[in-house]
Amino acid sequence: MQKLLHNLNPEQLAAVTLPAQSALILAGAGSGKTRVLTTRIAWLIQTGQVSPSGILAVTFTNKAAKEMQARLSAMLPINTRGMWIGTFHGLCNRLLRAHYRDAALPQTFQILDSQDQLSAIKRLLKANNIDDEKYPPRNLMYFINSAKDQGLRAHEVDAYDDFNRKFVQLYELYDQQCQREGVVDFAELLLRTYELLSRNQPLREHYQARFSHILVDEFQDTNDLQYKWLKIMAGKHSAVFAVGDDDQSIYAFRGANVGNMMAFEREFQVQNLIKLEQNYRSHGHILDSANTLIANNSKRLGKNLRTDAGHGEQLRVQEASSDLQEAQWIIEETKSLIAEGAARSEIAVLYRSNAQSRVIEHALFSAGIPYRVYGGQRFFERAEIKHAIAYLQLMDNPHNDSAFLRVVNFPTRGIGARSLEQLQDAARQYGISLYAAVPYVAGKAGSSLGAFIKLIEGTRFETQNLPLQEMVQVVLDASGLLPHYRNEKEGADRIENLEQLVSAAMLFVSEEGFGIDAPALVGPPAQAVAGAAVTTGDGVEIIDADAPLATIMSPLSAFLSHASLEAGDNQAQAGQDALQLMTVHSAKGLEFDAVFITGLEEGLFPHENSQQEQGGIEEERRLMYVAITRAKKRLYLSFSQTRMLHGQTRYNMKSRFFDELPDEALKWLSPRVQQHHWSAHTAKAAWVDAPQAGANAIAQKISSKGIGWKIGESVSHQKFGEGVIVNIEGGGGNPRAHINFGRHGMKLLDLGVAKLEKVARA
DNA sequence: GGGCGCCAGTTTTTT
DNA sequence: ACTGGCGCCC
Repeated sequence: MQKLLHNLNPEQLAAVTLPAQSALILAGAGSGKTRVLTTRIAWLIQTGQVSPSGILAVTFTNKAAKEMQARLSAMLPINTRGMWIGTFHGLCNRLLRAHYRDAALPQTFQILDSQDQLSAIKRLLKANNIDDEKYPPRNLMYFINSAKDQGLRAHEVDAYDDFNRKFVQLYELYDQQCQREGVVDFAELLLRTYELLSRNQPLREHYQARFSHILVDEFQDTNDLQYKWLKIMAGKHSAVFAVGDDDQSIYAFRGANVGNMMAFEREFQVQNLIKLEQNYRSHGHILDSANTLIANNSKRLGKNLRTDAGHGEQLRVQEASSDLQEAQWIIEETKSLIAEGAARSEIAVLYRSNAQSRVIEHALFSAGIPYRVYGGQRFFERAEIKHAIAYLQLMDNPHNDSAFLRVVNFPTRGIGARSLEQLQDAARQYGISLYAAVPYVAGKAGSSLGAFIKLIEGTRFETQNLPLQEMVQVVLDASGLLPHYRNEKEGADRIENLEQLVSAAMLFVSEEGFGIDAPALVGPPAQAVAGAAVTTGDGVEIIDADAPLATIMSPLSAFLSHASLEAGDNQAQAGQDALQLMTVHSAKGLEFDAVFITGLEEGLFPHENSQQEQGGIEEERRLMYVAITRAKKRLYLSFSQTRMLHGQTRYNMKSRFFDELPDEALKWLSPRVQQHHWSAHTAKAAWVDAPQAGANAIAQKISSKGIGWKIGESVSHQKFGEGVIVNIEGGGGNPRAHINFGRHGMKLLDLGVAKLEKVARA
């Protein structure tokens, strides 16, 4: 016990040892949040207040769940794999597998990832002759997901006009289609579980009684449905330990509702609100900057980080003349950091949007500095892997039409659009799946489709006694995938990936406790399930969805869930010591000795689209707060006068966030550049990219006449503040300039009338 | 059925 | 500037 609690600061200790009541822990960046969460679990178990089976710990990402499990294993002499620690979706999957009948799902229901969901929606629109120009599939998908994320079924959605009524109707049809096919999307996993518990009293009471302690990580990221889910899981008596940071709420765009923190405080009668404000990560100037910046937000729960680390270095600010020069500057600074002995993996380059990485990557590549970009394509999202998975899905659940369509003619086997149309007509007519409709298709189409069915069923028969990894190997060959890619010139990488799928299957069965000999298609023996049966007070027998997975599903079903729920590494391969490149969003939760925050310009960061959104600027500010608090020792901030975006040169102003940082924490590396001389790059860009060369000729003439305004120049206006001249038009007596005033927008001002001043440069 | 060419879109992302 | 998706043509 002593050992468990030693080295906790007073707030952390208080949080860990709170009585069994609901509590809200406001955990600032770098305040030891994960440590508190895991130590709390360990403490509850070690003091005998709860057994491991009485704990439910929920996270958002698999990575966080794994880390929690690993840390807990290190603290306690128990096997944590059987514990209910997981993501919302992973835990729902487990519950729905165990209670598939009560949830009205087939035992082998399959999970659609976002790609699958979109293609399912496109298929739905086609089947119903809906104009996808008028009702774009992506918009419909967003509509359906946000309804589900609020816990709303189609009939519960308010439709206030014809357009929305159509969406509601399509939502309803979409759910019917999913049900027919035996598939669920991500949001459905949660909604279905929520509905299962709200309708099934014995089940609800069973789990409510079982989980006396529920712990939630990153609570500020919960959406409305997740909050409802937690409420129903908790019931009246469970203690919910919610850990979060309202200042790091950066996912409103995908439905996260920070308001859940306030609602939680109220609805769970939180007596214990503990703030973890001691920061163990960043030096003083970095922390001061973060605090000063975030103080500009209203509607905060209120929190101020402090450190014992001393001021440390100032933040180094660089104004670049172009995005290319910004990249070059990053190279120079990186080189000197490395020369000072910094590890490349301890240096991160952050940007607001992915498009910004290209220029930086290019520069790093030329300079021969190894780097790693986060956010690439993930293993289970690769086309060849999705194809292989589709064959496996058909063997487990032939009514998955998405899987059917993906591979029915891949590799090509003479089944064209014509045949598929016939098949789809038949399926529609009888209200059955494509697979089931094959016997209704006559002629040549019917026979080639029949051959496909034979392929699936033959492979299923052939592999029925084989363990998963061997089944996968057989499927790769029998499906023709491996032969296909062997014949392809650029197929080598794909073959390598497919072979990795076999290893992934092998690893999966051994890690999840299936045993490497267990037949892939065979579910748990009846006794094993019966062994987990629980009888409630009402005498209702309930099969408890207890871990491990092997007790509730077959290796194949489990592996297919795993493929959907855990798409694999989102980051480039680890290994070599490399510079870390990522968006600010993906940097959340990480820390580095040195951090570059790049592209700090109005329109980019804060992003222009956030201007229109309710609370958008505050979210951008929280994003900036997240970015700043990633740095331990050194922080670089940069912005550029010009930037290539969507094939056009943009002239941005420096970000308003600079005005929100404490002067004493900033060290300006570049005296702001005198713009009276055009740098070669700027001049060239302006000439080449201007809509009409004439405008520039005029601008040139005007300036040569002594009026002196030039494109790219910074000016100041009494009302609009600082701006950048983006273009000049109309020579003669009436020259006018397009000026980007950042947050005040683009203005067209008459240069003869407007009172503009040149911005004095240091 | 595959390949080429045009057009639209282009903030952030996990499950 | 680039990409991905779709449609048309061979």
